[in-house]
Amino acid sequence: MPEGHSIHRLARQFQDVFAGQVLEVSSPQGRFTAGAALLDCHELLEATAHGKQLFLRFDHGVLLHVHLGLYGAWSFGGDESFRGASSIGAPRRIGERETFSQEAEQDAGLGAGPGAGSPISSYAGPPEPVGAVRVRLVSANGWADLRGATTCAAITEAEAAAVLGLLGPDPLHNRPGDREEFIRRLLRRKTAVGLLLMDQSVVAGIGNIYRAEVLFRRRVDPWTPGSSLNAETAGRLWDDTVAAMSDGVRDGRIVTTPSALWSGGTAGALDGEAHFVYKRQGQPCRRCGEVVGMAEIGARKLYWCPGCQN
DNA sequence: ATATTATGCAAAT
DNA sequence: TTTGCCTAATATT
Repeated sequence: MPEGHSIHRLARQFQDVFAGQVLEVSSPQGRFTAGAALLDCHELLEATAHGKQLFLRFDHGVLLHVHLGLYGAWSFGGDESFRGASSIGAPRRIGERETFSQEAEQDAGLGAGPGAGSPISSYAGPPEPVGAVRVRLVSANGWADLRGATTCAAITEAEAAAVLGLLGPDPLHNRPGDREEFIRRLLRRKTAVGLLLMDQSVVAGIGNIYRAEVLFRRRVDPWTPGSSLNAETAGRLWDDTVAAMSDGVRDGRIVTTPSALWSGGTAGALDGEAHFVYKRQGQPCRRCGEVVGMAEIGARKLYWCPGCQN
């Protein structure tokens, strides 16, 4: 269940362990057989992320486009060199499903695994697929399995450009002009800012946790219409989103309660102290003591502090 | 052990 | 507006 920070970590992981290598691509589950055939035996040039979209670009102009949706997940495994190159390391991170197989080390060096004899694999090979593996990538040193994704497609550069064209700026890129573009897209809509932050065409990568936490940190009432915000407030929302999500990329989990923002706590180190308002409805606000509220808005649960955010 | 829930989105209705 | 995705952490029995 990833927000943008997880996808950027995954892009970095694919870049680190697979870029520059020819990959075997298959669909053990069978639902992506045709797409896998289009990508099989080609070199991965680069892996990139924009918001929650992941793109793996291959050497013949075809891309693998993946969106994990609510419960999609990648898992990885491989030999020692593969592990050494991985930026997603064991033990697995709390709150994310970027799992790194503990079995991989055992598989390596056993000699006669299921994948032995494959033209590319030089290690014992990936394990038998467990569950519904939509797509499996295999290099000489490791493998990656995708399960449960909403989107998994082999697309052209033009189709990838079309996907990107529907998205707002990504705080994790924070490119020149992105901040101003975010402000423009926020202020021209009458929709509640709590909904706009979840709108991927306004800003790409924010999910339900960052939505709630960033609005709390900036003391913005989620029901304020975008058009009622001033540019300064909107700009500071962008800046804090950049900061919070960058922390998420670094930590591999969402912790929005650093000690600098919360003198009474332990910097989110303890379970249950990682957030200010997310899933804390009915409990006292960590900042003002008011009871944290929750409401369903746009089919998702919105959490906020009525005392701080008005 | 079993049930519920969810960091999301698109397709179907 | 509802369903599918078919995972995996958390809650409940």
